[in-house]
Amino acid sequence: MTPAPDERLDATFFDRPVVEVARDLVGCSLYHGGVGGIVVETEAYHESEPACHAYSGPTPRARTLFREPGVAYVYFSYGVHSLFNVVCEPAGTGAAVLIRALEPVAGVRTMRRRRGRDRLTDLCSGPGKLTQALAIGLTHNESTLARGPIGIYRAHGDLEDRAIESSPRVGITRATELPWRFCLAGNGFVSR
DNA sequence: TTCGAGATCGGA
DNA sequence: CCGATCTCGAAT
Repeated sequence: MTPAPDERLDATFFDRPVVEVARDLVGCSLYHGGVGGIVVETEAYHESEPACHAYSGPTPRARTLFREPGVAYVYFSYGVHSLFNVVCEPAGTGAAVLIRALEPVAGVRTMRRRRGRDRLTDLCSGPGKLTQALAIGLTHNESTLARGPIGIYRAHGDLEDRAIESSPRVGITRATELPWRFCLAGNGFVSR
């Protein structure tokens, strides 16, 4: 079951500093239709640092990043995987949170079918895996999370600060010193 | 980033 | 021996 509509995050949530949003998204839920789970790993990207696609300005590829907060940014990586991000900060500023892993909650059979594997920890434990499990693709680029087919839903209770760990981002070659990756501590569904 | 193939490791 | 773990290349 998809969470209640009034729990859906809108532009207000995303119109804040991207690092703050990345931390606060841990514990929220990402759904596409009846399929989704709890966000357990995120990374922040900002136009001011060279690991961000927006670093070189609004090029054709990065154009979406400069749109209004709460818009989906989906791009194709390694010619194989779609990676799902949420645009943050005011329109005109290039910033986004990459969703890197989910703990599967709903539609697990569907996820297993789409992924072609059984183990729960293999379904959404990486940015390319979760888009496959949730059937998120390039067609969802620029969709509006507040009302489009893909939605993010508010976390239930407050998470203790210490339950969220920050560390350097993975899979990048520049600005590797920034601790802009956020994980739910001790959760077994984060990427490797 | 992800996957599978092939190599290697290590317990029994 | 068998599974678990690693390393490497390929997919655009």
